[in-house]
Amino acid sequence: MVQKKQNARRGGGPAGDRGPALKGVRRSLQVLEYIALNPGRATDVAAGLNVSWATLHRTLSELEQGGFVTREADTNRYSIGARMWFIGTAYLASHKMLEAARPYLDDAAESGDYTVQLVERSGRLAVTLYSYQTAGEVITKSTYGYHFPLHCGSKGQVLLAYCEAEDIDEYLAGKLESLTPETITQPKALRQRLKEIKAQGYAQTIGDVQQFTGSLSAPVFDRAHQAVGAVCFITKRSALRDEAVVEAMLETLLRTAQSTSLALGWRPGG
Amino acid sequence: MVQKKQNARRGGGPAGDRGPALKGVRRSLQVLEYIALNPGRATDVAAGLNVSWATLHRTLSELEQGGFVTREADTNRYSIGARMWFIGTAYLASHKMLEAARPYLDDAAESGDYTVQLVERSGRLAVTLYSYQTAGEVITKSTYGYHFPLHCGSKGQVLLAYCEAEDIDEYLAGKLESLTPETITQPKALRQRLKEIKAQGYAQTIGDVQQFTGSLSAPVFDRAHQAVGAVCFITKRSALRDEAVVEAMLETLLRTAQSTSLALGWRPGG
DNA sequence: GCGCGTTATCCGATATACGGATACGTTGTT
DNA sequence: AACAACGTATCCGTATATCGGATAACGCGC
Repeated sequence: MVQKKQNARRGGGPAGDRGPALKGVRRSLQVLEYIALNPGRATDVAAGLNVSWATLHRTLSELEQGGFVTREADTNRYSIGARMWFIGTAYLASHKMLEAARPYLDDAAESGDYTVQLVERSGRLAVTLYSYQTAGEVITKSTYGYHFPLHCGSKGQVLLAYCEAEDIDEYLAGKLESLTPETITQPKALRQRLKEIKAQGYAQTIGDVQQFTGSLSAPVFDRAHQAVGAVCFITKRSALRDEAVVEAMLETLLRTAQSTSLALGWRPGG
Repeated sequence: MVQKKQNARRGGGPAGDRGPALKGVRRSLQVLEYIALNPGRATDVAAGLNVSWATLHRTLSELEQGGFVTREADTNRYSIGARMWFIGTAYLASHKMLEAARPYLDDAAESGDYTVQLVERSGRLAVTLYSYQTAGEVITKSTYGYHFPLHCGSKGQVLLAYCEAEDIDEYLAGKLESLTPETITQPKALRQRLKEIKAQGYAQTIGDVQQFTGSLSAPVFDRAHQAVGAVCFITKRSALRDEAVVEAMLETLLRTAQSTSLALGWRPGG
């Protein structure tokens, strides 16, 4: 009865791949993430993930039935569903950094005419945890749902600058797309910038995410002196030409970031 | 080797249950949702979902490895992970109602000292899509990550009031928990309220979500005259005692909601 | 009307996930 | 401190749920 069971570490290879896992689960979440990044037709997803059509169809049907993805009735295009938003928001409810930062972000938002964000790293992207948009001044793409690669914008660069060296290497080895003509995409130039950023303790970029905006960002540390996030101020490009404005923003920025770090248990010094 | 394969529509029963589905996928998402609602220890999740421990362990491990849930290192408590937030936010990026509402919400936020929200229904809950918090006036629990049952608060009640009759029946048949002593939990009383709300076109509640706050909400309609969401203003309980304040809020509220409806293609009448 | 691109469903074989049992680690209690 | 009790991790045979090729329906443009 008990045949060989060839499962255990298929002989030969140095056990590169750990045997089978929860395949369906993994795939379904890959599908979700793929759709989050590029909503579209079922076949495109199948192609993008190299999954047989039949399998993908089953997966999508299941996800749709649960309300995790939505299918536009007429065009058959899929996008993320409401239930996912519901689950995702739960992330914020138990987020220590956000909780620690909120009062300071509030203060900062009041003290100037710019968008205030708290961001953190997730994979190759900088994701926005919270965004205080000063009403009346709508800066597109600076809210939830828009996430940018780490090499773009001051927020991403700050997060990247304080990563482990090997993390940086790995990141720079990947594709560095450019969002505007001003995006830095040369690994070498980026390394230089990251070094500067770490030396001065904050980052400033202009027009490398959107042509008409610029931003300042500073890192937030936890008690283990790990950079766990960043505070970011975004404003119109023109505003950053005024030295005095920049200086005022910078002061508030650094104060905000440091207050948050302190609230997280970080203490100055080695 | 090939035994009968009794799978195909096991004879006898009138096919009450449609055969097996993507079991693992469904379970893993149930687990995610469960953790979103009550983050905690693994065994509790297993108990709450009636899943064998071994299975749950595998599921959680897989989810954790992918960054979909996080495990607090020391206490072994699970909560939703960053990657879920990332996926969830993609929901907003392609949300027509939100896009339509945003400018009007901005205006509304500027015109008064209260929190402005856009909410929609998801299952038995009212979920917040966007929240403009007037800085300096922190009203706890009025942001993302906190979602309330439909029978609590003006926003939920509005959403519920405009549901199909059978949806309301189904909802009221479920458990109606009470968040404060002032929460209405009697189905009969609720039906009465819903009727009133639909008659006057908006809802007001005080202290039924949090003792010290109150809110006003109005529905948003799409081109098919379906209520697809609601605009909600939240403020301190005391502020709502002033007739003039309420009247001003109400005017802004109704204007905001209607503008959004119009932007979605809704037209008066018919 | 015809053909292409996309979506939906079938079905048998087999790899995959299930869950009881067992072993390990950690926390709280007398 | 030592025990007890609970929570967590892992093993393994078996049944079964999942895979994917093939085929059928669909819709759209020409």
